[in-house]
Amino acid sequence: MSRGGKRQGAGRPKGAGPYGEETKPVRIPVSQVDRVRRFIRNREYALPLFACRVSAGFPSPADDYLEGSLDLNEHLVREPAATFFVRARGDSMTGAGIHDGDLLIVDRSRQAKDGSVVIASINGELSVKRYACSNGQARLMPENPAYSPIILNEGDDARLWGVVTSVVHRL
Amino acid sequence: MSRGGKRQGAGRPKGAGPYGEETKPVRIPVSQVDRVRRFIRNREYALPLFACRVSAGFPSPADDYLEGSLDLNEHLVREPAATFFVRARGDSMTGAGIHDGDLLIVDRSRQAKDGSVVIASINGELSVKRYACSNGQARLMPENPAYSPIILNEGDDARLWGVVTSVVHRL
DNA sequence: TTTTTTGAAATATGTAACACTTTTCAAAAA
DNA sequence: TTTTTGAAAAGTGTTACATATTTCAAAAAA
Repeated sequence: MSRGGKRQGAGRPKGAGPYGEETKPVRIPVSQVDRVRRFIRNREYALPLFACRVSAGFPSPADDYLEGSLDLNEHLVREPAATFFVRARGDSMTGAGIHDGDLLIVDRSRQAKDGSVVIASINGELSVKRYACSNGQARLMPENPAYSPIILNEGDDARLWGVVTSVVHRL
Repeated sequence: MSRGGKRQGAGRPKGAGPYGEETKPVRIPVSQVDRVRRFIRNREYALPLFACRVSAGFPSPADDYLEGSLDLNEHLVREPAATFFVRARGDSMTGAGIHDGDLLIVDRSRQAKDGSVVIASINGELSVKRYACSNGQARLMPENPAYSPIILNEGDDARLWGVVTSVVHRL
């Protein structure tokens, strides 16, 4: 027996899927499918960034206080292929805002400038130093009085591995 | 004229695409297509994390020094739907590793515990404070001697907006 | 009349299929 | 021996389709 027939407003409404939006097929490398699905499904990583010191109520996404939306990966990693992470040990770089256990984001493609914080290997040991360059002389400055600056000469067993672009401190 | 015919080894080799891997179509919400394409194409955000203080040469992905790979979004944001960013202003929280201009990652779904760093609105002004809870009394402690602790009473114009889980300090 | 059941309608979704592009290499031509 | 050529094999974006899900008015039941 027939129930109904053509009628307006029947059927599943548009945008009733989990995304509330139309979808389209995109080719994804098989190994990345799960990560992309997580990225899409569970996660919305373009999160709101608010300007601080608001005087009125709490800023909501509809507010003018919204500075924009931010994706941490895109914000903090300019060259993914040349970027790696290391965890800092010790308190010798607190002057640069680096504390014990902090995660350092290191870009190997960036050129160290005077004042850059860099990852350097000195005598085979990796460490964080501030790079100083003046009077044609390059030095590695620990921000710890217990150590003295290291002057870089040709042939030294010292090498810069990358520039620290950001420090992530967990509370 | 015919050139060739069936022969082994002819044709484009498998895995010769930009991903070096097979792909398959996955449905993506139209508004996210571009972000996903960037995520897939240009970017590989699961970046290597190295253990510091290596004694030998520079750690490479093949090394034992590799602690694992890390995605900043997944690592730093547990509840994307409840997370937002604010930028810190002023130097009143350096004791907690928060410096002027730092990006704060705030989770609204997390319960403030004694010692948590929280975002609170006090008299309509948003600020960062350390939450203290003892003897059944809750207080907001600025890490700045110029301000005094705020004791939270019922009916106060003070509200906790979320717990600061991480601080991102750019160099 | 009111409530419950039902199935056609409309959309969502994963994937096969396609049209087209790109790459490769052995055979043909030079 | 070197260069040209085109069929073969695989990559890629999109359409198409089979199936699943959701909705609601009409039919049936109470």
